[in-house]
Amino acid sequence: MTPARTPTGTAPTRGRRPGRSTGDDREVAILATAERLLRQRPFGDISIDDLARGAGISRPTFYFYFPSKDAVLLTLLDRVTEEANTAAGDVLVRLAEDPRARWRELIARFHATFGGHRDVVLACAQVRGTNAEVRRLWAEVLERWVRAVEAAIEGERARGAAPDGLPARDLAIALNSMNERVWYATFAGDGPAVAERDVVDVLLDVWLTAIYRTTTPPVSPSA
Amino acid sequence: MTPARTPTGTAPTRGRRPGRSTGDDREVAILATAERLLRQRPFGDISIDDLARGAGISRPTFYFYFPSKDAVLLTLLDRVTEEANTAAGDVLVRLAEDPRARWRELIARFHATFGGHRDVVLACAQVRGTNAEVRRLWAEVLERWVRAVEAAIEGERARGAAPDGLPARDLAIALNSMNERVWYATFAGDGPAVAERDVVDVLLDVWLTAIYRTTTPPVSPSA
DNA sequence: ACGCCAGTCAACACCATGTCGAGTGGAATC
DNA sequence: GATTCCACTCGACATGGTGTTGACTGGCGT
Repeated sequence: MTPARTPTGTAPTRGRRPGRSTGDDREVAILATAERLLRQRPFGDISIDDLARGAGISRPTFYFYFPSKDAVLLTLLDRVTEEANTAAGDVLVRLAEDPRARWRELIARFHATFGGHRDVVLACAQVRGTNAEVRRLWAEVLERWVRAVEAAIEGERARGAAPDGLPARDLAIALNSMNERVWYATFAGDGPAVAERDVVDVLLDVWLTAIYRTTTPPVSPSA
Repeated sequence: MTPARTPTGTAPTRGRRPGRSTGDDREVAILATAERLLRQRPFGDISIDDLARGAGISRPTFYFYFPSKDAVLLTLLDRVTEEANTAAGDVLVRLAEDPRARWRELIARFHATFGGHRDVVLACAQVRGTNAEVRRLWAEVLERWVRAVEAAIEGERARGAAPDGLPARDLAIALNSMNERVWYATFAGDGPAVAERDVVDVLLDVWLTAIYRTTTPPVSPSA
């Protein structure tokens, strides 16, 4: 049903149809409007007309820049996940130096990134249920992190710092899932939630005990 | 904006306006239709007209029985959470007998209940983003379980089976959150997920290590 | 001086939700 | 056995959001 997007050979920019030109600022105006409105009310309560008017254009013109409301959110999400990936950096490759500190750094950086864009993250969590595209992108992103953590766990087991146990992938999925849900509750503030001040340490504790069976994993090889 | 519901003093039955009579079967027909359709397509793709026609009534008549589409789902959710609470039973009070077995029983029972109604659970997860009522009910239910787990953890610490550590409530929140998200992924099958066959044992492992620092907690008091 | 095309929008078609008001039929009451 | 009442029903309408169409504009290259 959806017409084939990105007709010419440009990268899938998600937003605007290919060949750019003057109206570049309109596109950023829409994105900025979306971020601003998301700070005020939930995504579902924002209409395309709101976004268009906020960017100083009419509703039909909006469709010139984005194929749908969800596409705007998707673009926003892209930015956030990219920022998160950058923030995470190569922390996991230097795990052996000081496992506890490194894991904490990883979790804290994600926390900072998501916390800094909580409105976007929350909105994505909300539409994930209804939008297959968001679901797909998020799944991709998660998969990447799961793989990184899986590899790190296997590394720690190989150097004798962590005991064998669950398949590393399953453990990585469970821990990443926990973080996602706990952050969601903390940022959204609905239902039982960990206080924002404590959330990093709470998550860290569960990660360490699940991976190492202790909250003070060994720094140097021990096996 | 929403008019005060349940005008006369009946319990908040969520569905039908008070004073029941013949049309009782229509109400169950709507609920049955909802469950049937949820097995075929996502909640968002089911219109009120679909529910009405499925139950053999017209759309306006639907509103005689339920104030909205979401209210139908809410009724379905009520049933499931009630079933889950029953299934959980008093497992946690007999923890000391055999902690590992009891915790596993708890997780396995929830798994069975949710798995048996995965369509309803999935639908709820999807509308939680957009419907405050569902969010509230789910928060309530979660809070109840969090409290139960929190108390159990404190009990295990008191009898010397579990070491001190994170505030019991924070730990309970994190673990319950993890379960919710992991089950969601497993049942929905989107994104990285633990195989359904393994999910109970994976979750159990993280619970035990987080609570006891070991997967084989002591049966009798040890302190 | 002209054609092209990125950019723009009024007007329209569509669909789902929710409401209103006019029914209808069976049980209780007179 | 007529009458009233009310649970229950639905046709028709109002509303509000989405997505599309087709015509228009203005700058830029030829």
